[in-house]
Order: sequence, then C-alpha cells, then structure tokens
Amino acid sequence: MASSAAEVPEKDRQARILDAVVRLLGTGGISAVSMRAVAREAGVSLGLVNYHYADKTSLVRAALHWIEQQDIALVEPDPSLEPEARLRTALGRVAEPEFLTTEYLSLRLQLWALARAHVEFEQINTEAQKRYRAGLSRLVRAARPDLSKRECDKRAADIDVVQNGLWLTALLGLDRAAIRRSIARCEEIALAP
Amino acid sequence: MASSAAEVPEKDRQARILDAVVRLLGTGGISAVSMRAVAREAGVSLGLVNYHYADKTSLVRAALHWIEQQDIALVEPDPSLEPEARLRTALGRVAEPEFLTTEYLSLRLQLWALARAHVEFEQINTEAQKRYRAGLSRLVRAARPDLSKRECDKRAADIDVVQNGLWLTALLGLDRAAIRRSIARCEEIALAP
DNA sequence: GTGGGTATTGAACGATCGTCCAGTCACTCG
DNA sequence: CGAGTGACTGGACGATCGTTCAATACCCAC
Repeated sequence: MASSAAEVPEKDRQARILDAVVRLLGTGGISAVSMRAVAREAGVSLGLVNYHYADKTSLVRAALHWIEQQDIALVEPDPSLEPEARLRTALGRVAEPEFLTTEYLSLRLQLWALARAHVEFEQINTEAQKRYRAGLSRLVRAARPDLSKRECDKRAADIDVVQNGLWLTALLGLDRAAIRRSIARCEEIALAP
Repeated sequence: MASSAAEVPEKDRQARILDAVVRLLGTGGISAVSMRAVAREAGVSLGLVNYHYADKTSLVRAALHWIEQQDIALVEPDPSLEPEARLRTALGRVAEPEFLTTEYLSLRLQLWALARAHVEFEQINTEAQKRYRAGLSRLVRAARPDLSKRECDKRAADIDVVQNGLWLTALLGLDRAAIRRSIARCEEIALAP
C-alpha cells in the first residue's frame, strides 16, 4: 500500500475545496454554501475544511480572491495584437462562450448579491471592479493615445455599465442580438473620436 | 377593554409580514430570511407566519408578487403628459432618488440572485421583466408611432440592458455622472430617428 | 526504527433552522 | 349564555448549521 502505483494525480485539496465553494455559490447562492456541502462537493471530510480555513467567513473570502485572480486575465489580452485590435478583443471577450455561460454569469450575480448582504465581502468586490476598470481604461488609452487619462477612465466606466447590464440581461434571458448590439455600443464608446 | 379608544391603526398583519420579508431580503439576502427573523421584524409570533403561509416557499413567493405589484407603476406614468415627455419621464424615473436608493437596488439584486438559485422563483422574475419591457415598448411606440412594433421591442430590450447595468453600477459604487450619461443613452436609443 | 510536524478524519457540542400543534383570545351566531 | 370559527401564540420536534476536538494517517529528518 505504501508505494501504490495507481495514484490519481489528485488536485491540491485546498484548490478542490475552493472550487467546490465557487460551484455551490454559482448554482445555489450563499445559502447553498455550508461547510458540509462544500466538503461533500470537494470529496473531503468536514474536518479538513475547517482545518484549512478557520471559519466560514475565511473560506468564502479565500474563494472570492480565488475567483478574482482568474478574472484579471479578462482585460490582459494577447500582446501580439495592435492596440485597437487588442481593445476590440477584450470587449468582445465578455460575450465569448467561455464567459457567457450560465454558470459564470450566475456566479457573478451571486458575488454581487453577497457583496451587498455582507460588508466584509463588499470591499473585495469593489477592489476587483476598480482593478477591472483600470485595465479597461489602459486598453482604451493604448488604442487612443490622444485622449486624456480622465476621458479614458470615463469611457471605461461607461463600458463597465453596459457590460454589467449585458451580463445581467444575458442571465435573465439570453438575447444574442441584444448582446451583439451592446458590444457594438461598447466599441463605439471606447473608440469614439 | 372592549371599546378601547387608543387603538393603533395597525397595518394588516399579513402586509407587515411581507414587508418584513422584503426588508430582510434587501438587506441580508435570502439567508437572512428565516421564519423567526421575519416574525421578529414584523412584530408577530412565529406561529402566525406559518398560519398565513403554509411554508417558507409560499411566504417568499407571496413577497415576490407583492414587490412586483409595486413595481408595475414604474412604466405607467402620468397620462396628462404628451407621449414623448411621458417616455422621458419614465426613463428618468429609474434615476429618481425614490428608486435609486441603496435599499431598492439591493432588493433588486437579491431578487435576481434568488431567481437564479431557485427555479421556483425564476419564472416570477422572468414574467415581471417581460411585463416591464412590454410597458417600455408601448411607451416608445406612443412617442414614435411611425416605428414598427418589432423595432420598439428591440429598443425596449436595449434600454432594459442599459438600465439593468445602470442599477447594478449604481449599487457597486454610485457614480452620478455615469448614471446621467446612461440615461441620456437610453433616450438616444428610444428616440433615435 | 523513532519522533514530530502536517494533513486528514468523523464524532460531538450547542445554536438555529423549518415545521407542527395544542391551546388561548376575540368575536359571531343561535 | 354556550358553541363555533378564525386569528394568533409559543413551546416542542427533528434536521441541519458552524465549530471544536481527540484520534489517526502520512512523511521526512534523525
């Protein structure tokens, strides 16, 4: 038993726990995230969850940071493209099948709801959004170097509004045509003269 | 005691219970809505909540319909105005202090999140949104009678996207300037030639 | 091997959950 | 007056919650 050969290259247990939290949060909201449900979903024991994370708040906080890390990549696209194409790619990415899945959108929504309900999670969300807008503003600036930083920030904010609405609307009832028009609107805002 | 004069004109207990549900839902999400918390918030006994509503699901369902009823008024404005002014009023109303309060926006968000997490509440939300868009489309049609019904529906959908994003963004960090620009964008969409 | 730290387990705790129910109060009708 | 009905109360139930903890498995330095 000591040198068993058929060992599954099992993912880091902590990663599996956080994955489980994210999955439960996205499908059933925060009320579906119980220590026991997380343990069951991750395939570990109840005790282990509390061993790695002091309490439920710490667990959820860790999961939020885990999500944020994966989201940063959204506005850091392929550097081989020229600035304007890079911006268009980033704007179009929010509608890619990868991100426009029900799972991802539901997760987003539950994160926002969670941030409103519990102050200890609000700051995490706010800072994540700030980081996202800053990345967006940088992309706009690169594509339109003649614009002031303040103007780029403003456009990034406006784009963020439409994108948030796009995500929300996609969730309430996926309307491909409306989504395509909204993306076009984002490009107009970003690339206006 | 029979003909006591100093009787408080106490609101209907059922209304107070539903009010309590809405208040708790808006501030703490669905996980803050327990039968006991509702009873405490409404100032009634635990037993009464279960007396009026068979179970928790029925209670929440009743609260959702209660909210929906109060929301219909949003797109049914003063008929004394001319059509275009009526449309502008309705579009501007989403940014009125009355509706742009943190309480109302948080409630909206929790409703969306709840609809995603539990299928039995999804339909209630979907139909409410359908009703809202239909009202919006009717307003656009009245202001621009030359447009086809299909085009009006499309514009109503686009406005809905921006408004949802506006609400969401207002929640994440109230940015009055971005809100004003978004409302202007809604008017452009609605009143485009 | 042996010791010691780290990872992991499942049982147990009190608190709170949704639900149920016996009983009280107020009022109406015969 | 007494019987009946609907509104209302609070205690009790089993289940589940977050948290704690003693015990075990694993692994590497000695």
